[in-house]
Amino acid sequence: MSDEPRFTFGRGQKLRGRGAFKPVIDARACSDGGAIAVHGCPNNGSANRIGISIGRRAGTAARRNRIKRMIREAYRLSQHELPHTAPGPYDLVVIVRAHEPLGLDEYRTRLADAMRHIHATWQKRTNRRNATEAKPRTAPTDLESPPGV
RNA sequence: GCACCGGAACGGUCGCUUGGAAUCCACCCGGGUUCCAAGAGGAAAGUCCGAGCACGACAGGACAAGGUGGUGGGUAACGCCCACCGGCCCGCUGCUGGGUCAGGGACAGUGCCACAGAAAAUAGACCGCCUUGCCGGGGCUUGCCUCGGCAGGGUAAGGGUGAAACGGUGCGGUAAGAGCGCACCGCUCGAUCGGCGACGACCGAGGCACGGCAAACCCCACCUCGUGCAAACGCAAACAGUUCUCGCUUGAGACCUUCGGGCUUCAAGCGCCUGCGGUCCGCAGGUUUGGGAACGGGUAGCGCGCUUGAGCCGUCGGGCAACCGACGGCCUAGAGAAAUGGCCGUUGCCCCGAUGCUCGCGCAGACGCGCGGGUGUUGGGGAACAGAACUCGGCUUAGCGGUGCUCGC
RNA sequence: UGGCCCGUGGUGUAAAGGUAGCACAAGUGGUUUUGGUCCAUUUAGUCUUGGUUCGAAUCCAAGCGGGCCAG
Repeated sequence: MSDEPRFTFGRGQKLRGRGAFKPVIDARACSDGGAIAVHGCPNNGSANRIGISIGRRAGTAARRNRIKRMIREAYRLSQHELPHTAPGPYDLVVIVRAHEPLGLDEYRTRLADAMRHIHATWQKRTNRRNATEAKPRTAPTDLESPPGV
């Protein structure tokens, strides 16, 4: 941590396995950005993890590989600017729609916008849950006044 | 149109996967860091054929089902490749050259051939042509000619239909005709010669019989056991299954009894198990609606199969070629929500524009202008189709650039 | 990855190798004060490319597109 931040992208930062994608999508925190849509969900680990889901409608295998590598490169280069604190590091699932492949900078801005949106969503959710636990089943009315803000 | 070749290269930097080495953390499993090496294709694609490999089945044979189909060769094998033969098309004509063909059998049998047409398959006869008899009319040279009708016979030349009409053209022949006869061509059969063979050349005979469709059923010859690396094999959570086990002592009560005892409930103690706790002590709970152990099968998961192979490169030799042999050298991707990427620079390739030099042709004949080719400088642009998933040999499809030959404009 | 099936107007569906139909939809005209109903009429198709055949939606081959199953 004392060193300069490095831009690695190892196996621990990838979503792996058949069962890893479904809970993230079922968490229903999604930011739709046209060409790509990002689902997010806090995990209990120490760092953000990302998984890319790209269907056959996006093109042939070579084209799908190309888009996937661009998104991965965009995530790799901007991983330290993305939020990974507060409600926790996130598991991300990027859903790729059918589109013409974009440039690297375009993917970086879209990814950052989506991450900000998801981060805000989860901050709101955790604040609401803390409020309801603080005053159990007495006041469902004061949803818009969470304490501590 | 055919054949062949290429599918960018180098460097820097940030990353990914695999392998190796060093080092650090960790009881083990494993993980981190640094360095080094390697890292998509001609189609990796479609999954259309053929194999290897794995498992299951299988004495042998036959049937069924599917596939292939000129001949000879190549190959591990093929529906692939090479050479040749034959048919068709194109060009040329002094030679033959190029393209293309699922190219066995229609005397084994069954079936189909719409419409049109007289007739569509052991031929048959609508209009015709010719002829005989009878009846009627006309003509005149009075026994012939001609016209019409009815009945009978001979023909298949001509007509029109059709994709296709039972050899074609010509001459002879005939009442009219007809392979009825002859010549050439086609067809069938036979002999000889050449060729491993498909077949070809040539000679003779037959007077023509045998329409087309088998990518219609079918017959003949040959080939094929089925399933597929998510195969197969190893380790193995969870859930379910099977088996075993859950004790000892004392006291009290109920029941049975062959009076030896058996069975069960409650309470206490010892033992055992679980949790708290670093350990002992201790505390709490459990000790048959539950717990523990073992077993085989095996899911998730992990490993293996997994990359040395009918392999690649070079030289020499054999063969018309496909291909084969000998020798030498090389090791060259192994992922698993799935690794080969991003950025920068230089060079090479292609296109466009500007410009310099040079060559050829045309106009002009002094300069010059236009077109085409080669080469240099500079600016801008582009680079397709497409990503290994067990591995090979082919085919097909997608698609960029170049070279050579040929054809057309 | 492996296996199986199917492609006919815009939609749904027929058609033994011999003229591609039917219904709904769409367009135009008529009927009606207008709309609907009804009547008449028009447009539009065999997934693509080759081959067999006199002739192909049908038979054969290759490709393209879509769907289903195993895991």
